[in-house]
Amino acid sequence: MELHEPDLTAVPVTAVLAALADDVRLQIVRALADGGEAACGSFDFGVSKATRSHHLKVLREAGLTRTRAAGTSRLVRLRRDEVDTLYPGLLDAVLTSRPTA
Amino acid sequence: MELHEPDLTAVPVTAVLAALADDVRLQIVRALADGGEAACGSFDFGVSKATRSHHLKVLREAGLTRTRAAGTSRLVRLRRDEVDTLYPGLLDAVLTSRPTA
DNA sequence: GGTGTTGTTCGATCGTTGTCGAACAAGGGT
DNA sequence: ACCCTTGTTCGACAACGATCGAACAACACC
Repeated sequence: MELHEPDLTAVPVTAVLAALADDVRLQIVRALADGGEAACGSFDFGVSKATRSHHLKVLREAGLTRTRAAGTSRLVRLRRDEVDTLYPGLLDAVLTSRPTA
Repeated sequence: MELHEPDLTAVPVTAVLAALADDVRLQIVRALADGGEAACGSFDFGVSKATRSHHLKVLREAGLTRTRAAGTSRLVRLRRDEVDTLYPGLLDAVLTSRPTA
């Protein structure tokens, strides 16, 4: 399986913002904010696994996450350093905002 | 005319991000980044005035801009301080990104 | 009052996207 | 080999949103 993980600089800002402008995806990003890895299945936010897979794809193709295979699972992690370098303050601003605002 | 300018804290983060996740609106925000006021008509980015009015409404209702009447015109300005207080780094991150990325 | 300028609103269209179930693929375990 | 778990992909559907032209409203100015 080809994992499409673009260079962040190649992703339009609007695409990055659009990727973050969704409740489910924001919850995923929040869950990854500690820098750790998590399996796709660990993000159970009341959506089907098809939908979850879709959201993870959006985040990945926006250059926000990296994914690696581990057995039958896939481990996802936030590309925190790269995002912070290109958009300093963006993740902090989004992550420190109270959930379900 | 009732101008709907919500308290920023009452706007979901996703709505703020969604408001910024559009090329036309991002151009508007960039044009207002210097802190000045501008008439709606000054944002001529190749869209009709109906579309422009729609985008300004989205920005206003996301709590990102304020609008005041001035004759037949309406002057728009960015709510920079408030946004920076609630989402420090967000506007900077977005505004310093190279346009047409 | 009439005309022109500036914006907003309405209705319609059309592409995008969030959502699901079902089918499929790849591994691990017994 | 078989099955179960984990994800992805494929249609389909519904909701949303960007866009436009046209109609309307508010104001200024002559």
